[in-house]
Amino acid sequence: MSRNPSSRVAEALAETLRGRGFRLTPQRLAVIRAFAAGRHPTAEEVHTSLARDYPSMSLATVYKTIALLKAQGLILEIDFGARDNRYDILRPYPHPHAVCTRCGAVADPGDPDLTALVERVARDTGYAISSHRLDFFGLCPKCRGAGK
Amino acid sequence: MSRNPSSRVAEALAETLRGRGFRLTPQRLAVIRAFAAGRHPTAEEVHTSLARDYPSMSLATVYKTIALLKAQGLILEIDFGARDNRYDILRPYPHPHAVCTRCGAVADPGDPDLTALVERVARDTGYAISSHRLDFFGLCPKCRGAGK
DNA sequence: GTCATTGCAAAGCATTTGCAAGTCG
DNA sequence: CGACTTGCAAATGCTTTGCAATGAC
Repeated sequence: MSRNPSSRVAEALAETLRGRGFRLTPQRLAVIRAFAAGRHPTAEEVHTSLARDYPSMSLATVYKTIALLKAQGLILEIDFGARDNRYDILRPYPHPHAVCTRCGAVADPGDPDLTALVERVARDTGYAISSHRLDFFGLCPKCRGAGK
Repeated sequence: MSRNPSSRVAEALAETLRGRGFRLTPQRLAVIRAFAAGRHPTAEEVHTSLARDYPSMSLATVYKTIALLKAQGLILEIDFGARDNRYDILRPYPHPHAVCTRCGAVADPGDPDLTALVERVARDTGYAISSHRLDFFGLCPKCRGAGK
C-alpha cells in the first residue's frame, strides 16, 4: 500500500508510540519519517531536511524525539569518532556498521552470529553481556577511487 | 628491573617519543605514566591523579599529550556512550572491551580472530577495512551482585 | 480543559585552540 | 638561544535543560 518501505516503518513506529500513550504531534511524525527516510542521519541532518516543510521545527525537538525513541528502544544511536551521533531507526538493535573514515558514509553489512563470542567474553570477564557494538572502519568504494 | 609492567611500558613509550624527535617534558612523562598505571582512565582521571605531584599540570596538556600519542599510534581512544573518552595505552591496537553499563568498569577479554568477518564485510560493502571496534555491554561481576 | 510537548534561549561539558611565558635540547 | 611546550582562558560544537506558550486528546 505505502509508497516505500521506510514510510511504512515510520507509520508503524508512530502507531507504536501512540499505543504506548505518547502524543502523536506533527513534529514527532516528521522526525520519525526523516529518520526512516535517511540512511543514518545525524540530528542536524534531520533538522535541516525538515526545515522547508517545518520552518519552526526546533533542533531541540529533534533531540527530544530522539530521547523518546531511545528510551522506547525504537532507535539505535551509533556514535563513531565523529563529532555528532548518527541514528538507525530501521534496525534499532545491535548490528555491524562499516564507516568510511574519509567521508563518513555508513554501510550495513550482513549480521554475523556472535553468540559463541558473547559466551566466551562472558566467561572471560564474568560480565552479564546484554548488548554489543561492532563497527568496521575504512574507505568506502567512492573514496577508494577518488585518490587516496 | 622496573617495579611493574606498566612502568616499563611507560618508559618504553617515552623512549619511543624521544626517538621520534619529540621533547620529553616532565608533564608528558607523567601523563604517560598515569595512562599506563590506570586501567582505562579518562583524561580527567589522569589529570586528577597527577594533581598532587604536578599541581600546575593543565588539563589542556593532558589532552595535548593524548593528541600526540594518538597521532603516533601509541594510544587507543575508546569512546563508549559515556560523556568522556577512555584510553588504553597498553594495547594501542583494536581489541574488544566489556563495559559495565552501571559503573562504567572496562574489562579486556581475549582477542578474537575477526579475519574472516573482516573479509566478509569487505566483500559485502566494498569498503577497504583498515580497523574495527568491538565492544560488549552488560553488568560487571560486582554490579551483578549489588542488587539490580 | 489538561497536561504533554514545543521552541527559544541559555546552560552544560568534553575537547580544542590562541597566545604569551617558559623550557628542553 | 630557538623551536617546541605549557598553561591559562576563551572558544567550539553537540546535546541538554528551564520555562512560558502551544496544542493533542
